[in-house]
Amino acid sequence: MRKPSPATATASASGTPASAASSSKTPCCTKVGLKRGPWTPEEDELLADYIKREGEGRWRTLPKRAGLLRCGKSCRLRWMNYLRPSVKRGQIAPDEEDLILRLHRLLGNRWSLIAGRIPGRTDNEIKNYWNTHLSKKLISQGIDPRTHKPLNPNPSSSSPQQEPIHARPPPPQPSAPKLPNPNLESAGHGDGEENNWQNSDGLMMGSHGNSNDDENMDYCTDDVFSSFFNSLINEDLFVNQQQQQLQQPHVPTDPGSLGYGVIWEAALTSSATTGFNNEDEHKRLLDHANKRF
DNA sequence: AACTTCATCAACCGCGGAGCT
DNA sequence: TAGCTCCGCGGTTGATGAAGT
Repeated sequence: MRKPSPATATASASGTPASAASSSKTPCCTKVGLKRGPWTPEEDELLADYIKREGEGRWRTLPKRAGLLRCGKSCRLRWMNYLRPSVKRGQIAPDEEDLILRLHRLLGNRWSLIAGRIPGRTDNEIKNYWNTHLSKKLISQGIDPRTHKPLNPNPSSSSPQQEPIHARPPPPQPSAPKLPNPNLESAGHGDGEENNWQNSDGLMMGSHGNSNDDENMDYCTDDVFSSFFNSLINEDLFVNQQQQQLQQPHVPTDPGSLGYGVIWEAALTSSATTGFNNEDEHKRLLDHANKRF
């Protein structure tokens, strides 16, 4: 908002020497002669026109085909975060902020997942908003923005059960499984929002085209999963679950060892509202959740 | 007015997963 | 199966303007 459109000259081009580092993984970005830094209106027009004509995808070769001196990554980023027609610009509304907070409490720094549930918002935007606004806001409220737990828990309660059970551990957590990324709405197929339905919470649900990924999930449909997900978003239920978890004696003491499986497991274990009452059902739903996230 | 510090956010970087050969 | 390429993600950087001194 502050910078309506970065149409300024390329200038210093963020001059990190890293760009010169040899990396066979991203050769397109190391080629000399490619432009970097802020996009000009002319470049924006070239990119937008091309994608309107030819569609998204094939990012690596897109710049050449579109007549741009950019790497594919840069083009993709510009399109996804700025040029896409569905991108909503402007202030994050209070209800969006509330949704981000709740989703982050559930998902951690899974920005693309969070963005996929908030129409018109990009992962980059949400990530920035979190880092500049929400994390500070939580800290000012005495809440750890990573765990959503009080920063200074009552020292008298020495119980390790106060440790977060649902929050994602900090990035370098080798034991936290990197869950498959379904990339449901945020990328890959344009404006996915059109195919989603929106519940009363403003949450984008459903519309995962690849619903045949688990034959064993016949009975556990996306609707069921969405309901389950919704139930997790629900504030009251979540608080309930936390309270129940705190009473469970077997809660691991090392939050760093917690993966999302534990999160879902804990939610499932404590959630009587989902209607899954035996272990098999729990396991199946958990598998489904892990596939989704 | 000049300078410094802070806040914001677009863009870059490196990594890992998926798909293909 | 191994190697390669492409894509997408999350973390980080740096340019810019605002606010403070």
